Amino acid sequence: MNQVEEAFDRFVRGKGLKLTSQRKRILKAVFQTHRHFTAEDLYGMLHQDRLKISRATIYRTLNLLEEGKFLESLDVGKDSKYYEHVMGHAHHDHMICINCGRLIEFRDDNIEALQEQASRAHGFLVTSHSLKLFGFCKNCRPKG
Amino acid sequence: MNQVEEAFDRFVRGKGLKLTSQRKRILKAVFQTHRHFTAEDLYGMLHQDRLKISRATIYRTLNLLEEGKFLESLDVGKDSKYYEHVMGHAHHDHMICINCGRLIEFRDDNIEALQEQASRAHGFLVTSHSLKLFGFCKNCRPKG
DNA sequence: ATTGATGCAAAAGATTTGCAAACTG
DNA sequence: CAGTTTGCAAATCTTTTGCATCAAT
Repeated sequence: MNQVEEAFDRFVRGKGLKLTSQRKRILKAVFQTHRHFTAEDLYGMLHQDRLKISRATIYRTLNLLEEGKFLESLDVGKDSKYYEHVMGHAHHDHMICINCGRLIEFRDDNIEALQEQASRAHGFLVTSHSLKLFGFCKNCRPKG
Repeated sequence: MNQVEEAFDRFVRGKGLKLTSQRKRILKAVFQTHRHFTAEDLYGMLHQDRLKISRATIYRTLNLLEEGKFLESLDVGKDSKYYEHVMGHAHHDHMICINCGRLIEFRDDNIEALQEQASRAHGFLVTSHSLKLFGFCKNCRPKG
């Protein structure tokens, strides 16, 4: 059992919940993928592996994983939420190509520091943040 | 007719569309409010003024207003979208209190500049962005 | 007169929920 | 065995859409 699985085990038990086979399978699938995915994507991935898990369980588990900070959700302007696993990964922000949908991850410590500073000026205590840059990626930008 | 109404008139006609009474009323309501609102809020506001406009028309007009950059939509993590009018207002970002839901607007030119810089480094051309800081506002933050 | 817009109700898409049956600790 | 969780289907919520009628140019 790896680090993430151990942490999940502790998290689940700590809440007085049970570690079911569905939860284990969902956790594994989520951390196996290195892409951003929707609940429906996950449903598809699991069923491709011949694992029949209901959408209800997927949604419930996704919420659980988000609550435990194993996952983070990301709104890219489309109808449904995108998820990405965060455990063991450094925080980052996103550039989102409005033409092809490509997601680019980036990180800038100076921006992070300035956010903190702006918050303090308003007496605000930041617990998390989301920065999204919308535009055209290298491949889609107008040439010239 | 004020500036915004004129601009809307030009925008609508420019697209070969018609300036209906519903569109005028919605525009007025949207710019009268200085709060963030959902489609449903707007529906309620209009009906309080005894103006019966269908939800379908509200949604259609909200999309039109967003397309014309009269409005901007904001996802605060809840189910439905929040809107705010932008015409004649400077760009700003938001702090969102996860306890009371309060929205605080702020602006930091240094952050904006760093975003541009980060984008260039990735060959990305930014057309718009969204920065949200989640946390506790002055009234809700744990004292100590 | 034309062409676009409205309102209604139905449809759609994502997510949640009630409940009986199945599983975990 | 008690208490959770699952799967199903039905329900919910927000937003979109088809269509007949109505209004703007």
